[in-house]
Amino acid sequence: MILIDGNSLIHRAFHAIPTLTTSSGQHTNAVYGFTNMFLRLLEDEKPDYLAVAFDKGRITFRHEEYKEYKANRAPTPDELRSQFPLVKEILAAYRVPIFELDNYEADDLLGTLAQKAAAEGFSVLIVSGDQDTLQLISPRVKVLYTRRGITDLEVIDAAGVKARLGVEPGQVSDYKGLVGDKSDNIPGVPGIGKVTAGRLLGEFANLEEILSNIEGIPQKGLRSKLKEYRQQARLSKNLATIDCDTPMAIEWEELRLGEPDGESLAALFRELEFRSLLERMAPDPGEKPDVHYTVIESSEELAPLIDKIQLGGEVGFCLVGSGDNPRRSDILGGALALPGGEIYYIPSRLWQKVDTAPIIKEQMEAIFADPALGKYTHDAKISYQLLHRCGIKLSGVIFDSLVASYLLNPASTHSLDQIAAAQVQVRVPSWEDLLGKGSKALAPSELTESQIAAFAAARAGVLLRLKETLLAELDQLNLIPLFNQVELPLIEVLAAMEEEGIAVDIEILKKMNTEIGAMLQAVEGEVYHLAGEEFNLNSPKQLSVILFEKLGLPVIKRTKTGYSTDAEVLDKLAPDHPIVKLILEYRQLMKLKSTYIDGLISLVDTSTGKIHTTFNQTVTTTGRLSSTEPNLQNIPIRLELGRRLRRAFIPNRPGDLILTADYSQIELRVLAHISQDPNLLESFRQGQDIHSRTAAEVFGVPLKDVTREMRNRAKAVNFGIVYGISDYGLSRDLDVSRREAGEYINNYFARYGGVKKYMDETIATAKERGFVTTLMERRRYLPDIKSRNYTLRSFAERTAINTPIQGTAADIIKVAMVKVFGQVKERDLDTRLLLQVHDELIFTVPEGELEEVKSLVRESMEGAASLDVPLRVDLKVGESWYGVK
DNA sequence: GAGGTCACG
DNA sequence: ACGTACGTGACCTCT
Repeated sequence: MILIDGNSLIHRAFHAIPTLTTSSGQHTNAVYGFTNMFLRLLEDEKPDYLAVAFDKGRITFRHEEYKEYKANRAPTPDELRSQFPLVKEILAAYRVPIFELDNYEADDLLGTLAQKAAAEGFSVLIVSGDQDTLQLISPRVKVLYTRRGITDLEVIDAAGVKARLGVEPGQVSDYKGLVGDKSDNIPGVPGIGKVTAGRLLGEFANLEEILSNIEGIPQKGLRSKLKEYRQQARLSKNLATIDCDTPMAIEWEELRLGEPDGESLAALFRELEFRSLLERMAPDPGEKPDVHYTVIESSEELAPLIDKIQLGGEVGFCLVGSGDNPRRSDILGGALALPGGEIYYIPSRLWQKVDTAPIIKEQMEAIFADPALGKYTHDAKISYQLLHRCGIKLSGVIFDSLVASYLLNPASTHSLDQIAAAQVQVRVPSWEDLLGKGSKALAPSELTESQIAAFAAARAGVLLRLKETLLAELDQLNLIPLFNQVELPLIEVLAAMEEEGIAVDIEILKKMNTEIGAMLQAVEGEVYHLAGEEFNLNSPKQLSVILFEKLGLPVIKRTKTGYSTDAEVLDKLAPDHPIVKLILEYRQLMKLKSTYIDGLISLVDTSTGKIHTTFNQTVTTTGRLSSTEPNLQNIPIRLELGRRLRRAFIPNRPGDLILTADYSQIELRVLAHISQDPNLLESFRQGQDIHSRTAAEVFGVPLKDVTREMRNRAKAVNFGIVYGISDYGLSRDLDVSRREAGEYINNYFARYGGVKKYMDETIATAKERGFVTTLMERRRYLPDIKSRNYTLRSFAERTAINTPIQGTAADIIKVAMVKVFGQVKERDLDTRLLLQVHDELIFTVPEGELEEVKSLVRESMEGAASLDVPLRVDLKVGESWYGVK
């Protein structure tokens, strides 16, 4: 039988495990530590019976005797207090009885239980980090003592007590009577420590024996101390004595360990975001249950299956492509999971026939192209593209577990195996399980058919349950409209944009490469000449040696590992040595060459002459998209040399033009809307130049007297506001003193009180609720917002301010994309949406469609949300992305 | 794989 | 005294 001192263990866990919170900010380190420890006890000790005792309240019968008992204890911090009920819920889910009783401490309950259990013949192990419990040790009772943390454990028996305290278990309370206990505020006898107490209790059986033989004690000092503190010693002993006669009814059978309540436990672990524990609950990877599926061999077998699917009205599916780019991959196999639970597998040979056998294509279309047949999958964008490649249009996608999971918590990753383990405790194979990882990873085409079938079947099989739980959670967070009306329709838009790609004039890139290559060589040579030696200019470490050691330039800033040589530092060093400017120039040229010229050239699809980026819908924490391979959202524009790259991005067809449509000041307009600041609202309603207006307000001059310099500074202030301004950040950006930056901020807030109020209120509600939201209820959790670590907390506060602004702008442009895409399709235009760059959409437009498309795009974008200020879009047209005006 | 740097909104 | 602007991705070096 294991008897656990709940309070002791929870405290241990709290101090041993570093801060751990759920995404909503609930502290969980103590619960986590306790639960792990509990599970280890079950595994290591395999008890038949188990109970946990808790203190109840702070006041016990001991306080009647001595009101200072434990008076030195600091109050339980809130972070810990809130975890007690959670531990109790977990114990309830394990169906473990909890004992607690008014006026008694956990020790007393443990003592009573242990003594009675021993009398019944149980062999008892008490788990505690409280020294007092050592007095409970007997031939049948041992203590599992937590030495340090929660993993360093020691079983203590009578010999162990003797070794540790120098007394028998039965003398522990007498020992405490003499020595006292600082942690419980038990005084004992001043001047008596471990050694003296051990000697006295070696000679005498207990405290009373000692006290009645005081005169026989040879040391005079000790004798007088014992006389003087006789009563205090008795009191101390009483306080330290565990009451093994607590009034409590015990039914041993209730302590018998049974099966836990799996569902409650899983629900709790989910709520607490204990992913590892949830996964531990799911069967071991080795014992992944075999998913049963039926292989469809022919068109004849497909026919009745289609009838069945149509009857059910919906189906989950998982396609496996031959490589990692779905736009260049063939379908190697696909599993279909019916609502009834049956799973069917359509092998590669059938997919290959889609091109040649019209009947099979029709059958596939009956499933995938029917908008009335609801389909769900994980990462639908890939499926759109895989199916498009074999000429099948995907339609009727009603759910995507990847995107759903992202909306629930944009801060985490969302592989299907992770989601399945966390949401429904089902193990499904991951891509890594299937292919291996690192350099040894296989391509899907190297696998056997049955490997692919088992993989796809298992993944398809879990989708229905995921759809149900994820939709329920989305509903709870009011995310259904965002999911159904924006994110889900956006998947198809992104799939189409990626497939369309953007045409590139590779000759322009090559020409630039030659020019920049020559400039680079020249600059490089000059740098080596000025440095007096050759070195690797791309190595900040080697560059540091040259700049700061050889040339003796002052160190402006340090990095984690050495001296910083970034552009900000080099700008400051530029007047000190001619080499610095050249290094800056080198860096600029090198960046252009490696990332934007060589990098882009290598990613041009040689068959089409286009670049096809990948838009990721589920990585950013704010709701923005991101773009990879290549990232087309960071093509240079600020410096002319880099900007020229945009000349290489040209319309997709001869006779087309590039149209760009960017939202004007969307983030500040969003801020005006959500803060309802009168000044900001007025500026936008009157169509003023927002930075000039801000300059007029901040510098207290009439609008007409705002200088260029004032406007530039105000512009920086406006950016800062959106980022969650700090005087430090602004001072660095403007290169003015912190004090001056601070004054700008104060002036700003004096004139824009609504913005200040928004910031304060946003931070306050974020602290209260643990998250912030956007216009469309997109949510971001901020677990650090209550941190006592200044840096972490400040960061969370700035995030709390920035995310609703950046995220709402992201919501709006996503709505616009869906609208524009729908309009282009409805009007059967040849215009194509090519790129999105956060507040900007880029199209290829046939000249003849230009006027129609311009107004269509403007209306869709400006009407994507109705804010309390107008949304404005600037349209530009040109022969290339560079030439738009 | 981490760290530094730099391109974009 | 602390140590910071918000959100990304790619390339290079170094370990």
